[in-house]
Amino acid sequence: MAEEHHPDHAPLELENFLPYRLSILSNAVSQAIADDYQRRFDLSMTEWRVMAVLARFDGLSAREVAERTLMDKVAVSRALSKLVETGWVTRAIHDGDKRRSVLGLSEAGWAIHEVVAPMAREHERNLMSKLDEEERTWLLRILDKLQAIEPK
Amino acid sequence: MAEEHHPDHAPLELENFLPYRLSILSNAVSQAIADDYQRRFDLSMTEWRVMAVLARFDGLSAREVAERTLMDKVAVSRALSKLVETGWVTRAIHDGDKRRSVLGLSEAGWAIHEVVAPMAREHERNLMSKLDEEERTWLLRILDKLQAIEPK
DNA sequence: TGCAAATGGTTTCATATGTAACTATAACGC
DNA sequence: GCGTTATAGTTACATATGAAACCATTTGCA
Repeated sequence: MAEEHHPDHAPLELENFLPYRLSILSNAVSQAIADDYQRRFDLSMTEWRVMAVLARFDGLSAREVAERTLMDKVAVSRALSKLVETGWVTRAIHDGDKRRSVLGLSEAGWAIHEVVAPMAREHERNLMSKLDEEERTWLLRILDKLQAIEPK
Repeated sequence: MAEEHHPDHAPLELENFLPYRLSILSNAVSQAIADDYQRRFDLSMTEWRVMAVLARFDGLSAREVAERTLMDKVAVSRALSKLVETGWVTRAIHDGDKRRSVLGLSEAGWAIHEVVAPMAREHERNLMSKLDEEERTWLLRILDKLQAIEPK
């Protein structure tokens, strides 16, 4: 019954259309951060996400990285081949299963992480600072609810 | 002073990192809708956005479409050339300025719009229905605040 | 065992996207 | 008027992305 003033056949107002708004906001935020580490380390967003996951979970396989980042395995494979080549990620073969790789950050990889993680957090803090405490709380709660559904 | 339990150098928890969460949510939502009209009309997201804007504002130029959709002019140009070819958008030349095009939906374009706009709204409603009234209000308010800043 | 099916990962190919260069026209300054 | 600069839009190129085919290995099971 909501939205009587928006008959279904009327032209869509993009700027009030929630999915569109989310998309614009999300792209602006992520891109701002990515531009930052891209410029400084020539690191793509997918590559950074792989590194972030490996910083938390050492020894994952590529498939597990894909699961945790919600990226597809091809993207992960490509990111890894670049990260291994630049020497930020180490890759060994699982003993007991020669298909599986065993991944981790190298020393150099950790050094990058030490710079990028705070930078990312700073962007996040900056974004959150536009909201007051009450809004922040609601936002997190709302995200929880929406995300509980969507990732079917 | 927030987030003391997240020292800056600690590994980033992607699943609690706001930009990442926004990105995942936004992609899931937009993709679900796009899959829908893509399958039925072989319409890409950029193409649909162009059509949605032309449904509201008849006679825009390509540049104006780009402004309103926040897409870059190349993307718009490509979308338009396909839409004009399929006959869903009409393109004339502005009299008085031969560089400028004058765009609008064709009959067939309107027919597509009549199907896709309600479908999009239905997805949006469905998403919003996961929230209660209070949460919906906060969400819109929060988006307003965040968007007032980001699109620098 | 041994062979079909499943799994981890990479490669290939087709498509999408962004940046820069380009074309045509219009606006501006003298 | 006329050369310079700006603007609308397209094209070209380089890179990113996704789907499907592929290879190697492992698992399931007769």
